[in-house]
Amino acid sequence: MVEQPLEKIKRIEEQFVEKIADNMQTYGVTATVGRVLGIIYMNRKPMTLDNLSEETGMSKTRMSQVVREMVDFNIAEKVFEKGVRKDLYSVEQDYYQTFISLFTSNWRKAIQKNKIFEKKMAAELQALLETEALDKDLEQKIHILLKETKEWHDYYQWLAELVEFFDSGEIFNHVPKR
Amino acid sequence: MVEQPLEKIKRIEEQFVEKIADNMQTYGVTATVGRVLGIIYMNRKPMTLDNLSEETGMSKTRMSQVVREMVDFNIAEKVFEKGVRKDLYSVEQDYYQTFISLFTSNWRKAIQKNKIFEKKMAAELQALLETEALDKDLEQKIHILLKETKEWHDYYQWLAELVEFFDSGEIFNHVPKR
DNA sequence: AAATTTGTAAAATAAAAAGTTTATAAATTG
DNA sequence: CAATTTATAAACTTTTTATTTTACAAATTT
Repeated sequence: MVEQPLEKIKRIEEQFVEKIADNMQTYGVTATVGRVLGIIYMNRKPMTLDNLSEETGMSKTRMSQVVREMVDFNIAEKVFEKGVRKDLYSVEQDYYQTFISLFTSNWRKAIQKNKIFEKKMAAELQALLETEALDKDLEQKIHILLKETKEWHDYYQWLAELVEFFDSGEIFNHVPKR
Repeated sequence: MVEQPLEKIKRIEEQFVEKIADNMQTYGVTATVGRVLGIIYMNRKPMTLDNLSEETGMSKTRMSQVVREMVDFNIAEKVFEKGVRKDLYSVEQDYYQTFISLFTSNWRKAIQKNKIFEKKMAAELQALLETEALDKDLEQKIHILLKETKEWHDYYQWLAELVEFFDSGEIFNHVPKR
């Protein structure tokens, strides 16, 4: 029995979706997030949790979790359509913007956590330097760690600027869209 | 019992290492890779698998696996020291370079896989278009997917250029090191 | 207001990833 | 060249993460 063209097209679409899912690890999210992204993308129209559950063969609860994650990452949004009671979700259609959303979400999270850490370390080291009677060797060690903290801070500052460089679209002035 | 300064310094160093480990997920590698990176970094001198096993409390086999991964990612290298029989590993000391190495390794891998995929899809679609007797609607669908493949290709082309932009250091001309 | 639908916590289970143990080959030493 | 050390594959175990099931509250319909 020869495969019908329509079947074949469907299979090709599925392969696209699977490839997106497969790549998603690199973007910092799970394959399932990628799969759902791909499914809604290929569908060209917003979808409900039930639709997604149907398409993926996963539970509706899981779809709820995945979709929430996607909204957090700014790659999906809830849309309203009059007469439709269920929640509808659409996804970012632009590849470049999807890259940027995931890149910036991930790094912003990391940068945020580091700000807190940085401050704590600098304070602990400063306190240690001031309160105790230290021999030269120990004092030296503390100064090295303080310098390390400074370098760390500068690097995370750079990362923050890098995130801005992407988020603002400035990157496209230097690596132009194709 | 009051904590001795030396103990405290050691504890602070450990906190640095733990923070590196913690962040590493964002860089696309496991926490253990981050931990080992941090330990060698803080040590300022190359270390052996036995050293690392000792420091992490993990098996030597695991250290072997981790170190290999790090070498693959270009963030560690085997170094020779005369008179030392065991393998010695040193790590990249520059934060910026470490970022770039991990960023480029991860994306290059993804880009590579996509090149193969892309070609396959384009060929399948082209074949489908040529061999079968298709109605207008189906033909339309295929053309849409071919366009999709083209956009996909362009986007991955852009990613490849982005990787180059980082790897060449060009990025620092626009987001300067701090 | 009773019955149904919808979305999502919380707890339980399944699947995947990380890590260890055992075994072995290659290199080194006495 | 036998004995020891080193690194790592292969098989197994543990831990973590992903997913499902159960349960329930809020919204909607009848």
